[in-house]
Amino acid sequence: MITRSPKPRLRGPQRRDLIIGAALREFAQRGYEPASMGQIAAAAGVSRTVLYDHFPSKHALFVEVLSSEHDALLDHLSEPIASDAPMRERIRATFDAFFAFAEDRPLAFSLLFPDHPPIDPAVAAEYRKRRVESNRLLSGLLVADARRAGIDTDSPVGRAVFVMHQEALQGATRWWQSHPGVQRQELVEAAMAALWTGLGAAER
Amino acid sequence: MITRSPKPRLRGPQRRDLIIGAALREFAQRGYEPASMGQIAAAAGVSRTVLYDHFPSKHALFVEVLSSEHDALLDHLSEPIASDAPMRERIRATFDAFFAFAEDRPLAFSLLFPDHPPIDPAVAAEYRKRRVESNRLLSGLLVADARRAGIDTDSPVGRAVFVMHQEALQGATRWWQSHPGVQRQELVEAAMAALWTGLGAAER
DNA sequence: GGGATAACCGACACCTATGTCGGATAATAG
DNA sequence: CTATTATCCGACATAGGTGTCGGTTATCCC
Repeated sequence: MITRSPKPRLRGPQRRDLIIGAALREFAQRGYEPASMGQIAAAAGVSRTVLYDHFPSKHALFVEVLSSEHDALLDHLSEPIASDAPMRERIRATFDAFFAFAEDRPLAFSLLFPDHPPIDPAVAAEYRKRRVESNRLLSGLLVADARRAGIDTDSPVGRAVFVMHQEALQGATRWWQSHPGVQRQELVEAAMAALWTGLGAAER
Repeated sequence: MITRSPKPRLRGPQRRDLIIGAALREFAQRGYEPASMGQIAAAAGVSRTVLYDHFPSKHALFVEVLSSEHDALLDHLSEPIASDAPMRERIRATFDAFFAFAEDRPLAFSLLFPDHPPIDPAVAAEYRKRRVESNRLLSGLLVADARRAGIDTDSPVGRAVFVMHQEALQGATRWWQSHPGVQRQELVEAAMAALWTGLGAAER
């Protein structure tokens, strides 16, 4: 009787891709420190030491995954920002694109904007490095619009406003991920109400 | 020769207070998991096992600290919210009170709104329990104002707006803690620009 | 002054990580 | 069919963490 229990061996690249996929799942759902190499290995259907045949360390594996997903985000956001639609629609389209990215690739979003940011300083530095890159992209969009809204982007006030916009969007998306019934359209509406219209509209 | 190197023994309550103070520092600056009982003990000038003479576990010590600081936050915020000033000034005063709390008690703020939220499920539950409590308080303030601003607080859109406001304020305060040169007044101005005026003011 | 009590601590047991090393074995090439 | 190579893994070393236990000793009360 020929039992098929011994699983076939994969070639290097295929196994590598499996590991990267499993690592994305684990890192995204648990965070850098809580995700263990053992869990990733198990999810990839392989023993723990095999990971070290493909990546020299947990850090290196994480950077591989992070880079790839971060590039995907920049690709996704560059279109609506480059548009020359009127300001209101351009802002709305950017909000929508951000939420759409989280909807299409929830794991990528959870990895890039984690519930539990990494504590390891070297890994935190990887995040910072890429965050300033994407911030430069977003600033390109917002600098002219902010000026029209009477905000000096170089002043502390302007920077604080920028931070608030980012945190609001990221936080709302994290909230969305635990409230799956909500439509993306509703999120966009909420973002416009909170950040475009403003509370002061009640008085006007 | 009488060497004073042997340190005097403290009575229970004094040592307990020292431990709580050290625990606040460590938990606030590092987060629950990264802060170790060893570091807390060293900061309290005592051996690690002494902590277990006063608290049955790391979890219990943390809950003690968290409860105390959370109560302080509620005390601090209840005044401006209860005010009957016009809406704009009441909102501004609440923003200011939140930032003032972070300015007066930075450790308390870092503990309550941590850079690295706890991963341990039991500790995360402690946060959730208290977060819903303070959310009820804030909702009391906002429900009438939100209605005037045309937001239904029971709808998904209304809840998302609420989340965005919270995340914006918390995120801005975390940013502020790493940019100490900024005045509180500027933070308040930024919060009003971002959440009261809104980006749409450029068109009006 | 002389217990009794409370404060304090060193050593231990246990757990879960990461990363290394040498060997076993399936897959492939000749 | 055989030899080589690439894939895979068990066992180990190391390093941190929490929590326990028993003993030591300063301090207080009578």
